[in-house]
Amino acid sequence: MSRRVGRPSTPQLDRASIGAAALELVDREGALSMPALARRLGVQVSSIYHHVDGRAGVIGLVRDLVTADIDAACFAVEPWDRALDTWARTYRNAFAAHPAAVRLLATETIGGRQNLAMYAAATTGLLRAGFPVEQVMGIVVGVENFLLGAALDVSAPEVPIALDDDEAATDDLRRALAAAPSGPERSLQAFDLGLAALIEGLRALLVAEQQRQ
Amino acid sequence: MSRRVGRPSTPQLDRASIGAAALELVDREGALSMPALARRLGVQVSSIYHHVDGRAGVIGLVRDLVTADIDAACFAVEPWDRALDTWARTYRNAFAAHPAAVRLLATETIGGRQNLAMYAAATTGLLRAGFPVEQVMGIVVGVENFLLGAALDVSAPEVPIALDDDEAATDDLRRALAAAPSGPERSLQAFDLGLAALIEGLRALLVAEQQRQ
DNA sequence: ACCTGAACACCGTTCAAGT
DNA sequence: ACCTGAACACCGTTCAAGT
Repeated sequence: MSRRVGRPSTPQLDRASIGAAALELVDREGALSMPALARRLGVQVSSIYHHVDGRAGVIGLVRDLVTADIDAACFAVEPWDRALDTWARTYRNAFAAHPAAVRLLATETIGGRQNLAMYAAATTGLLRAGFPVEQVMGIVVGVENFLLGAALDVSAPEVPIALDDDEAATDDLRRALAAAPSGPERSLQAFDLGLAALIEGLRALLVAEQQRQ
Repeated sequence: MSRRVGRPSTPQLDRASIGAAALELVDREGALSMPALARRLGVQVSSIYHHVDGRAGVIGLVRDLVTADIDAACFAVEPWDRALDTWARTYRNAFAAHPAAVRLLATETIGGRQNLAMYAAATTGLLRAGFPVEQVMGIVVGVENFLLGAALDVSAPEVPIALDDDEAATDDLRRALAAAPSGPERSLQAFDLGLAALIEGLRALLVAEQQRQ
């Protein structure tokens, strides 16, 4: 029974298994740490550094896994407003499937160049629809701002309807809270309403733009 | 020169100075740690725990400071769409003034009961405008989702226009990036476009609702 | 190339001791 | 009540040593 040391004959680690283990860890524990990840992989912490650029690299792998199911290709085959809707819903679903991962990714998800393919697809779709070139990026990022906020909202704590002793709770707020859906429906309603309003507003913007010409 | 130990005759710390020092620290260093905060306050780390419930408590103080300038009272004096606009802009400005703090607060800002007064004001305004009770909370949260995403976007890295060697960068994307504003204007454009679309979409929703009656 | 184990500098929190 | 200083269990990263 000699201690295993030195390079193994067959590699024990690769980026795919590190990413998968990290996502499982985040889903299960709600947090990511290198020691916990190494434990789950049956390996020393320092081994991970041979395959990935530290914790940030691991988070990158998690991001790729979580965002893999986002459908932006729809912009090539659907009219822009329907494409925006399916893009948005797959975006939300992707993050809603991994609520804890959202917090890990939120602060570095938007605007990174990792989603170039997504931006490219959306850009093409909106340009073809007739939106002005100088506004297309703004529209895409503006919508994504909403999507990221909605993704964070999925795992937000529910506001209790009973706000008995709180001064700030007006009757109007109490009524609105009582009438609002609860559970998973709460964040879904906010998402649906916001998305519908955004698309409707963009439709109006497009009409106004086309009449100017 | 005896070592200062034991309770001081006059307290050296209070919640207000802790919060102010924490926000300064975040603004200057981009991160918050208890040791750095203690150093800045000229005090031992453990002293902070006598006034605040740990790191989470410090973050709460930072949140209160950052969000203090958000104007939700406008809902009481302006028509709903103008109120939504000023609420949104003061919201964005509040976070834009402390870009690093956004990352610290993003994962626990929305839906918390700390902003009850804000929710109350918005709720009253939207109810009076004629939005249906069961949708008012959803609308407020939906808009706030966008606002938080936009706040995160303020400090997002700029996508470089030069994407020479990248396969995913289509010509359409290159054109859109080249035509889009850069610098601080980039995130502001995304905010303006998204907010205008949201408000316009909600206007349409309200009209449809009023015609149903 | 790839894994180990030790080392380093950090972190948040607790708590007895002091006034 | 309020501050100290030490202690604890954690964390991310580096690096020489081994095959």
